[in-house]
Amino acid sequence: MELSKNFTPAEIEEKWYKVWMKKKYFRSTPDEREPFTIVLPPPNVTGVLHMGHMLNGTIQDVLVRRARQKGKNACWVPGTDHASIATEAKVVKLLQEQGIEKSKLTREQFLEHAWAWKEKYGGIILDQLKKLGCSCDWDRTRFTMEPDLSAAVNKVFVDLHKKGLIYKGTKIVNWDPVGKTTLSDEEVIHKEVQSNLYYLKYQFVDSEDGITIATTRPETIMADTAICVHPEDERYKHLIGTMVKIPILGKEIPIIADDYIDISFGTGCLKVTPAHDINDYNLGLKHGLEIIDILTEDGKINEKGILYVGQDRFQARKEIIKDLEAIGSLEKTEQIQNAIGHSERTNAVVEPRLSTQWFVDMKAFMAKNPGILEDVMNDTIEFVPSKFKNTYRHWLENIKDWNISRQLWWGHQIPAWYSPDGEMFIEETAEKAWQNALNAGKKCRLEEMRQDPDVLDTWFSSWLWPISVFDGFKNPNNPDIKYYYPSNVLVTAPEIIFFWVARMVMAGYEYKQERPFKHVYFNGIVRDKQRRKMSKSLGNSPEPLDLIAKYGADGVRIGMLLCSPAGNDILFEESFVEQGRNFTNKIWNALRLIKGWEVKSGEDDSLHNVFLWFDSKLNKTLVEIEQQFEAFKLSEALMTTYNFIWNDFCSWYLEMIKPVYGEKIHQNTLDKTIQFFDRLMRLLHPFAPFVTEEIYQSLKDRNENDHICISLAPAAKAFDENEISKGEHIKSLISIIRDVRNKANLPQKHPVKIYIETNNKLPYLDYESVLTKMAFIEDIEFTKIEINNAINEIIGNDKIYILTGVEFDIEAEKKKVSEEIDYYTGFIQSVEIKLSNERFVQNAKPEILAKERQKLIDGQVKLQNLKETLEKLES
RNA sequence: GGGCGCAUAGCUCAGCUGGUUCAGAGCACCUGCCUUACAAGCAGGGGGUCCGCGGUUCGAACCCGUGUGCGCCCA
Repeated sequence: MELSKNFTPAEIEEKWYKVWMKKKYFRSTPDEREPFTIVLPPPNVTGVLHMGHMLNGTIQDVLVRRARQKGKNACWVPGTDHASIATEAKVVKLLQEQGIEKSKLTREQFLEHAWAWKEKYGGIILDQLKKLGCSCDWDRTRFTMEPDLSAAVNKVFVDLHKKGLIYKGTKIVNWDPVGKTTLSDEEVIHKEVQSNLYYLKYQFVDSEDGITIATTRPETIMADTAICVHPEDERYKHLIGTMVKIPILGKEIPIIADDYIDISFGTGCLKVTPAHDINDYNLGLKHGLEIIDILTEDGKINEKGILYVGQDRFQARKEIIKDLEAIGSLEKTEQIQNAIGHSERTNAVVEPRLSTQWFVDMKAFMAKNPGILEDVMNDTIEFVPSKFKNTYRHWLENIKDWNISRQLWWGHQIPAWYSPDGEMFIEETAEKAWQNALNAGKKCRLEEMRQDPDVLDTWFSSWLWPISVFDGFKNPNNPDIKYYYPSNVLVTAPEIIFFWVARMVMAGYEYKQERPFKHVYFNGIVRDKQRRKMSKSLGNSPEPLDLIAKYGADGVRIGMLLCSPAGNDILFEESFVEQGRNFTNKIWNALRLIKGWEVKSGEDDSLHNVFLWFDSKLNKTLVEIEQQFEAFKLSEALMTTYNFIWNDFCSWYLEMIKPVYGEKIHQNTLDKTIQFFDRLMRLLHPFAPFVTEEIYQSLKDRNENDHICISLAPAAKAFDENEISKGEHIKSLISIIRDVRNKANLPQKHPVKIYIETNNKLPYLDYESVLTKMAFIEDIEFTKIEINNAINEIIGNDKIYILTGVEFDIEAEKKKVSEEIDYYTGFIQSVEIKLSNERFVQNAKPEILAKERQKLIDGQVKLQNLKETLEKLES
């Protein structure tokens, strides 16, 4: 078989993914094994794969594949969420491009377009996850708006309403004038921006004088219903209760007092606009002020504004400033930094707006389910890394009611129906609501019942996801939910902690009386070198599928994971995935080496110790990696694996056993090597599924149902620490000899002679043939005396004399030895100081003390040796 | 304004409850090599006041206080 010089991932990735799918290796159904469950945080149905999804998907796949290889019944449930605002905005835009206005369509017509859009584009992101190698159980793919999941939403809404946890109320909410809908607090992104602070003079009713207020929103003065000052503010105390005129408009409003006012901000006078600011609204309520809403749903001045009617709020701001300046009301303009809320989905500046909406009473919800907070704090639900516990707690302790209604069509329409006379009936279906209406004495037909036009927040369905994907609402005792719930780990970005993590926990406790997952792994955010989040709109992100095409899915996975510890952002650059690609190529070439050997029967006794060393070190490393997995230190587990394969296996083991050119390899050596390689591939498989499968299949003939993705992870067997040290000792010697040549500018194969002064000849005898082969040593001898004109090296307690055969630079050698003497002299001194300190001897733990004493003895022996060497050199 | 977190090599990060010749890894960098597995590579090497200051301790990268600089969340 001829293998290409470089690994070419494209064709083998497609090939193996097809095989895995055909064999249904990712399919999971309940059985007697221990389950390992992950539900994919459902990506937005409008989404296409971005770098964040790649990292998130890689982590989940590593965990799932590892669990599968640990013999667990691994189940990764994929799906998408319907993303109310984002999808609706996309569909509206698409329709506009086709010359269709949403307002001209009925709800049903619009939804037809939306579903058509979803059918066409909604699965893209899931297909992209397949390219990354994700081993989801695709037969379980769910969508938040499919019938069963919609029924779950209705059931929960009705249930919470009956429990008194959902109510309808009128409040100031976050309004998105572009999406023309409300938003929850979590959907509002506060951004620091430069704003103008305008100082406006409001004239007193009965004099030419006036009072100056500072505002960033002059266009709302028509909605002012008071001016407010601090009751203790000496500047204005005497004015409380008097009237002023709104500039231009001329309407009279009172000056009121409240200690809410910050005396130091602006002029200490606040214009109060209860309809357009949450704080003003509260002031208005307290002081019984009129509420005048002068904005339309799309952010224009309405007829209640009287002036600038029909103008957009920002246009009106420009206009009114001109006019205020013209009449001398604008005293000055200052630049300030302030935080302005933007819609997460449309990026529109959010408008505080008084409106009637549906809310979840979060305080009551929390009071009912204290485990939501407690079980995270006591690690029943374990956060990785744990630092996010504080953020979680802070949010829950200051939680506000959750606005769940949206003025949109795409989504779950609120299951509230009104009889013709306006009475409300909340039921899971129209029929039930109608029945209730009839029972209540209403005389109407089913068609006359009118459903609430609003839909629910998308998160009102995705919080149910860990339960609903297993049909835990439809059929609470079905085998799936009993087997798979709670899931093992949720992998998500920290920015989703409130949307998803907290709310899934809430639903879990309310509806299953149990945590929805045991661990939450927070993956970092993928940023560019300037720390900006990578996004399509910024144009600072590589196209994920192009990266996969160029570097291979395995290369991308390795590259991203290597530098991404849990919770840390990753400052992405392409060289990361290049490193991953290089690694896959390295393994590929190890395969080429092995496949290229000609074999002869029998064993090579001289390699016996090499096998012992490698086997022991591998087993030791497996223990280490297992611990790293246990602690969710995935990037460290990968790094350990990477180093072991590249250094210990490729650079050392393979070089040790490699036959000299032209010679054949013993069957026994090849068999051992294939066994090791096989174990290593199974170890690496969760990180790099494709290349490991390819190599696994190439190493030996396998039957058609033997694939690495369902193989067991290599188990750590007992290992001999002594064999490891022997091997490591020999490695040090080889490196030292190479270095000697390097420093002397000698060719790498320049032969040398060595003399060894040691109390333990065993390692050298065991590895004699390896030593001669790898370090090109002509002759190895043991000695009890100092060797003249040799380069001196120390490894452990042994002295090595190296003869290169070229002229010996005695001065250089003297200098080197003197430097070492200096170092050890200082070292011994520091240990002596420590040991002569009575308090140290009294306080230190016995094992520490013993170690220090050993350090002293070892150091003294070395120093003595070095001194003898120097004397010899000088004589 | 309130809260949380971070600061270790040029970069990204390890460093468990203070204690080995403990300051470490990967990448980057430097030197020498196209040596029949791999130049997507091989061999070797240099590099750090562990952010500043003060304290606790026999002993501090690690604990405490404080200053500075960053980042995140919330209002």
